Amino acid sequence: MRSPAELSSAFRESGLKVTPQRQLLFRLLHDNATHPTADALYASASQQMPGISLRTVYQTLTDLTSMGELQSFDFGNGATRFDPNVGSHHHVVCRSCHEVADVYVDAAADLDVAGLEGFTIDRSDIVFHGVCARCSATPHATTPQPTSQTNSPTTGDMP
Amino acid sequence: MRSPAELSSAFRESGLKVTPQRQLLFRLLHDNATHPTADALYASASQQMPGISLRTVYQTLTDLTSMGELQSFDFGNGATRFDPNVGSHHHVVCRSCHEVADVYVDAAADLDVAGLEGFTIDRSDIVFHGVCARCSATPHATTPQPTSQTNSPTTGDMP
DNA sequence: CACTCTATCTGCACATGATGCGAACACGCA
DNA sequence: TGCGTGTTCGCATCATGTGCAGATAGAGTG
Ligand SMILES: [Mn+2]
Ligand SMILES: [Mn+2]
Ligand SMILES: [Zn+2]
Ligand SMILES: [Zn+2]
Repeated sequence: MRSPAELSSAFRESGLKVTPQRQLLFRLLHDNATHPTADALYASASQQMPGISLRTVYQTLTDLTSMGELQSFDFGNGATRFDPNVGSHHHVVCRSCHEVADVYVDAAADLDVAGLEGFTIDRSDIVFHGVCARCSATPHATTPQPTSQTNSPTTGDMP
Repeated sequence: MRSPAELSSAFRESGLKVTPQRQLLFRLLHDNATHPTADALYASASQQMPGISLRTVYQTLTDLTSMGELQSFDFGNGATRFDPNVGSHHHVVCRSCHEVADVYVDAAADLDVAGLEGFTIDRSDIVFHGVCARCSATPHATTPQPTSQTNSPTTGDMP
């Protein structure tokens, strides 16, 4: 998604208003690679703006998504994840702490696919499920951290 | 998943009981390629067995899944989908009627992937999103049908 | 067949994520 | 400063699932 300043201009030019709540969410989402849930954003926002409504967070996320500034994903862990990275990419999800990281897949266009007869495809998502480095070390890790990229390139096989 | 007869034997041999409710669900799920939701199964089951509880349907689905007889998928349409096809395969989902069809992808193991550093992968799911043949013809189709495979091989590009 | 031990079924409460609604509020502009 | 419409917020409501406990009924045993 675009920068907070760019979004503010775009909003005003579209007749939409630039409220403090929206500006805060613009900042919280910009360059945010954690794929946060609405609730996580609400928690962060509440620290800087006590009294902000969860309803407003949902509303703003829905608006930004329909404007194409955000992507939303459901990885089956209960809550929708929002992603300011609207470029084409894929994801890996930790089965233990539910951390989500971006994955870039090359040459995916060459896949030999059977079963799409009759369908007009406009989007393809690949989701890798596994265990992150931190959870591998600490079997019972729970709290996901903002970001962290570690070593040990364990590229699992692709069924 | 295995046939109703095989499942009945397996259940009894494991000390589990073979109830009419379970037998009905065995039949409803066997060779079922529609990727039904718990609610859809409950609707079907209720016709043949009025009074069956939705709770029992959920319970049985959970049991069969943890026994490896079913796979469950969440395509982000609100309800979990259950799949008696436990072999390795992928899916295409209609954005309009939410119909789900199986997709078989070859050579997926050769993908050039960046971003999995630190993760130990044990499963990879590819989901194609698009519009099915029926919804392409009837712009406002709603009710998904059991199965149907049509022509016009529109293999969309893979981002 | 009758008995007994348990697994199972069912109804209801509860949890969670998300949306619908309307009155109070405030951004943006004259 | 005042106005009008878009926003915010709180609360009700919906949807999918799960926890719980008493009633029910498989399936061996005598
Ligand atoms: Mn991403
Ligand atoms: Mn399938
Ligand atoms: Zn983890
Ligand atoms: Zn369709």
